[in-house]
Amino acid sequence: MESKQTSRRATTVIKAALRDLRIQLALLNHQVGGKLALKDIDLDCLDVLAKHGPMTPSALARQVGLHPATLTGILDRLERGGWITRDRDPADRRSVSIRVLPDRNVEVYRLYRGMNRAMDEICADYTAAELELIAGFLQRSADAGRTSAGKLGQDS
Amino acid sequence: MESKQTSRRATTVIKAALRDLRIQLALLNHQVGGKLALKDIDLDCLDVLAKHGPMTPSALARQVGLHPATLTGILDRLERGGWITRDRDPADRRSVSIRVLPDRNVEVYRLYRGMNRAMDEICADYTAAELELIAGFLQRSADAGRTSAGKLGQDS
DNA sequence: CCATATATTACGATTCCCATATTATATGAC
DNA sequence: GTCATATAATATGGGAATCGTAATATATGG
Repeated sequence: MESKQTSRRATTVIKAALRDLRIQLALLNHQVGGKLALKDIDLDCLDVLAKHGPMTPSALARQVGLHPATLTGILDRLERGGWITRDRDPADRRSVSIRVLPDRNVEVYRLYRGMNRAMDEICADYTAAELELIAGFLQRSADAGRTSAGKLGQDS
Repeated sequence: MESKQTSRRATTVIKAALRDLRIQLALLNHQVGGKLALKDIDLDCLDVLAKHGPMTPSALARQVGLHPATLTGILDRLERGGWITRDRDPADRRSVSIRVLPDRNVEVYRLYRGMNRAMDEICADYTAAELELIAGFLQRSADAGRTSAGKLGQDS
């Protein structure tokens, strides 16, 4: 029974690969942002908004771990660039709903096209069952990241 | 033969999970940095240095997609905080070697401990063969990210 | 030895981030 | 209904970060 040791080794490799992946995706994000005159955090916000749908500045600030006042500046920048709109909620006129505008987002998509195709090629080498296994692993990892980040963000 | 369609669906899920994972890892990084009075990019630099070993400012600037002058400010900050040292290369006295100091890096490790354990738990649910499959996928994805980012960074 | 190239850093202008204060609106007690 | 309090977002100002350009130090080739 040496698969125990194999598992341990593979787990170590996975963690290292995950660290590398984080860096590479962050760098890719940075390069994409550079082409669009956007800061890294701007694209993060757009990504969260795209995934989550319209949300308020406070909620978004919590999601990305920033001070609300900081987000005001970011939203000003995104609004000026035509990336988002800010609409007051009629039900609670203190509240604002941030919505992503579709037009400019095709530019982001185009810049990510290279990575998108590379991922298609990688995935083509796996069976459907394997892909589902990987998908599950990635979702669980993302959730683990969410939980860990949440705990750290709690105090302060 | 409907596994074709299953594959297509799983690939889409993988891409979405990867986007989510990127955001969560970026946020985790941000929270860790907050505890240590470090900027996001500072931890990125430390990570690259830890992985790659000692390197010059120019090389590191290329790795993280920053202007060399920007890196000077980052290195000043890291040096002031006792995270790194800068040593002149005796062979080429224009060149500088950046080295990570081990002492403070245990603090980073401690802050990542929660995520580390969560990953152990996740990995415990897979066989050795499955873990190796996942490890390979992650490495290939990281490489794809590196290639894509490199292409975007080329022009400009 | 000199001209050119390279590695890093200094400097200055612009922009960003965030703590605090401010404005507008909602909610609950009475 | 009125007032006190709480909440959402933003304005403001100070300190810090980023980056283009210039400066400094060193290397290399003729």
